[in-house]
Amino acid sequence: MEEGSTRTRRADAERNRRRLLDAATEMFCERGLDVGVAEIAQRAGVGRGTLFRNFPTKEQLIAAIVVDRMSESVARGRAALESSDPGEALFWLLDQAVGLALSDRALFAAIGDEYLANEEIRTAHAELLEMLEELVRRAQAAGAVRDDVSAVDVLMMLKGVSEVIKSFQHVAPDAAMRQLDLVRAALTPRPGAPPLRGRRPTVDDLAEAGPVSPNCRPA
Amino acid sequence: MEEGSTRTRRADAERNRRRLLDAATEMFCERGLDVGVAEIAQRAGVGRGTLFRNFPTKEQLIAAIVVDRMSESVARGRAALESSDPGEALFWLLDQAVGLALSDRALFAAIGDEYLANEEIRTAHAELLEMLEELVRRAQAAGAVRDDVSAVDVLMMLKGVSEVIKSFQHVAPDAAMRQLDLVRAALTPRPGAPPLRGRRPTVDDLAEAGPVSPNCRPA
DNA sequence: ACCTGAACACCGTTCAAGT
DNA sequence: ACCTGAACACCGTTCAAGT
Repeated sequence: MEEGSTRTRRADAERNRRRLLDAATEMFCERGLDVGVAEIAQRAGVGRGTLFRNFPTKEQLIAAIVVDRMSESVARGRAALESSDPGEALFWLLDQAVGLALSDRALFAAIGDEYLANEEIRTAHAELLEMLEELVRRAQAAGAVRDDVSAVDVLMMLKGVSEVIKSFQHVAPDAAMRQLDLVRAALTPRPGAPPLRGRRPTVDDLAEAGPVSPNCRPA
Repeated sequence: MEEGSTRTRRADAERNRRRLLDAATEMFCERGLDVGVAEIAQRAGVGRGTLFRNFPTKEQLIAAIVVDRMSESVARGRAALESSDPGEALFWLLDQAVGLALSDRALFAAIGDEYLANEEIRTAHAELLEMLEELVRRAQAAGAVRDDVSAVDVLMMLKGVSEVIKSFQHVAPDAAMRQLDLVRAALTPRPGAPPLRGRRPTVDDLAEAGPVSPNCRPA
């Protein structure tokens, strides 16, 4: 019965973990990222210590939620890969992603900045990029997207729009739609347009992420 | 001599204020926004209490610095208004602004989100928008920018790029240049292109800012 | 094994006491 | 008038004691 008892134990622990994730997701959404861990633990019906047993740090609790959300996006994107119109598929995904950012504002606030240093988030990020790369490649083959952009360029535009609509909540979602239209205009091939400057950023460029250090303007 | 003595007092206080701002700017740049107020006060050579006499809150200290930076941008933009090529003037300003965001990352992190609720920042923001509006109008009159975008649309794109390069530090500044090229492509008029959806966001739409509340996805 | 909550460390903010 | 630093409140994190 040793295995059985272990499984029972695990079930308890697993249930606590889920409860914590659910409580945290809900409270972060309702009141932003600075709700206290004490309150989260209380809402989940466990002690503070249990929270820190599952997520050694508040940041890692947030990361776990963000990873969940990103996985959903990747799944949606993989589905879009089946589409017969790759251009529309790409722009549809961008719409979806921005919609997600609109509805989970607090969480997306966390993705930026230092959180990229987080191991789990980086893994999820890599998966997302891989999918996006394929989607962009097909859209380019179909002539719906200019050839000189890379998936990283597209991801940056997407993230830019996602971030900015957080700060312009009062004009969104109308403005978000317009920003997406502008992204589309930027990505649409145009004969005779000047090519993008610089080197196409690749996935590998991102791999060497590491924590971002603040910096100063030169004196 | 009462006035004289008051002025002497004020000079002391003013000097302390400047020292605090300088110390804070430097330390935020070097080590990010979470340096402690105690350390800032120490570096400025004053007591903690003096810091809070000048800036009732750490947030307001940050806001004061941000306002300084925004004023610089506005000044630059006003200068650009004199240019004989309004289109180039606009794109030049966007380049400058993104460069600023690149070199003062920590500070721009603060501009977003809740900080828009800050009174001083909103005033500076309004000035910036007024200037940008004039710049966009002239660029449109010169045929360098599509007619269906508003200054708010442009500001949002600018802010989007500024935000996103913070998170992609390792591919910047090359990627930043490319993002600016894409913004330019999006703004350049193109015959036969579909117009932007929705209503053109105006300055007044932003006026009713207020603190942003976090929100949830519908169940 | 896993859980709990008292205790700790840290940091923004206040305020009584100085000059 | 302005400054100072001890004291307070708050919150993330740890850990000895329970089951």
